[in-house]
Amino acid sequence: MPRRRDGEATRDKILTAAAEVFACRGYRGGTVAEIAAASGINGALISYYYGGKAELYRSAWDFAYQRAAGKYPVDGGLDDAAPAVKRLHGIIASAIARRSDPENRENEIMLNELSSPTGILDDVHARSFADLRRVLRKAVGDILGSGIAEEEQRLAVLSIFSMCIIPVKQIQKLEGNPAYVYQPEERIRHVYNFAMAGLLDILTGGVK
Amino acid sequence: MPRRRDGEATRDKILTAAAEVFACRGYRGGTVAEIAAASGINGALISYYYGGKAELYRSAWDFAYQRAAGKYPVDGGLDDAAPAVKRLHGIIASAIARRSDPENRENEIMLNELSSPTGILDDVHARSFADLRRVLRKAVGDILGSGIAEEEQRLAVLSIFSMCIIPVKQIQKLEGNPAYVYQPEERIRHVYNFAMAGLLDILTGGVK
DNA sequence: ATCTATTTTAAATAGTTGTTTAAACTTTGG
DNA sequence: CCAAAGTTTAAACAACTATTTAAAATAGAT
Repeated sequence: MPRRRDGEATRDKILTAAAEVFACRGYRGGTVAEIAAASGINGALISYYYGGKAELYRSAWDFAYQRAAGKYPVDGGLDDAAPAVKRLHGIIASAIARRSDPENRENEIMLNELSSPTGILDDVHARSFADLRRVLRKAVGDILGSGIAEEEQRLAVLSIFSMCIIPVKQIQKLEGNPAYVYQPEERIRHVYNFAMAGLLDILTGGVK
Repeated sequence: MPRRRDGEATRDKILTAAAEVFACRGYRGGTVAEIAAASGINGALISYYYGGKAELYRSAWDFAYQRAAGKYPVDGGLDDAAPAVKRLHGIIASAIARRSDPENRENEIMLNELSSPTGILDDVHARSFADLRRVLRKAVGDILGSGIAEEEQRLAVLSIFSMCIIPVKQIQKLEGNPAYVYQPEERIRHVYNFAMAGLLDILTGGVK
């Protein structure tokens, strides 16, 4: 047992600041000096506690990911026994809520990794996206059934997936109108209806 | 008139390499040394021709943007006189084709700007996204009519928008299956049908 | 109160970055 | 062929980066 344990508080401060800085500036853009300033600690402590910037990045992502995954389960909290349409709703609701949470830095870090991968998270960062696609694939498959071509099912999953992961906040920042903000609940309802209409259209052979 | 004009070829080589490097590594991650190596020129020429890295970045984006906007017009090549559903199809087709073109670096640069803005393109980089949303807003508005609430129309535009701009290539790179690739034509057809089904669902009051 | 493991600090370090400099080289009009 | 405008190069430069080092400070058990 360690004689002192005030280092734990320091580790947490670093982790929180690092997640925020890396989310905003990316891995290469976020400096250890900036993280040190944001957390009010000496930069040397980053090497002391985390060995280096790369390992801190990895820890910060894991920190953000664990928190988000616990708060917003990718399956929406419904198991495989639930009806497929209920599952689909749960998945969409959880995904959108997860990406609407202003305290969740996981989204922004993932977006950075997507646009310019660092290689540091190569073994893990696909998880967040892959998990969502997997459960979506299952729910959509159960709704459409085996009568619909694999290709069409893939496309449907991709479309619903894209509505779930779009970074609304960042896109809205580009627009001139910051007054308007999307209400997550409204958007969940809309995306679910939109998706169900699309799936139903596929099932009934499309608009002729 | 300049006595020599072989500098123009050098400028082009730099611009092409810069667009590629910035697209893959982002502004902060892409070094002038890397751009110099990729274009086979001396790094000092970047300062000589473009004044510095920031101005080169701006030029590279403009280079990529102009090319993409010319090749894939945001309105799909149809003017306001065309029927709204035809326009919607044209917009979707052009947007997806634009983002499926492997030679087009504009997408990746925009994605980087979205996730960690540099401030260098603040006055222009919203254009690409904003243009797409504007024409989508018009087409969706004409299809739904004034009987549908503004909020609902916004949500529909956002959903269609998200299906158009999702970075398929990057996401697929994360997946374990690189064998499968989406055919742009198939995806255009699917997204159009999916979108139309969603809009129709809104028009008819939704699935009761 | 003292001792010691632990934590924090300031300074030094080595490497990388973008940029400047000054000289060498090349094209091209005369 | 000449000369000058334009182009390219290698080296030097200053600023910034992450990391290491060694000393100082601190908390907490004895």
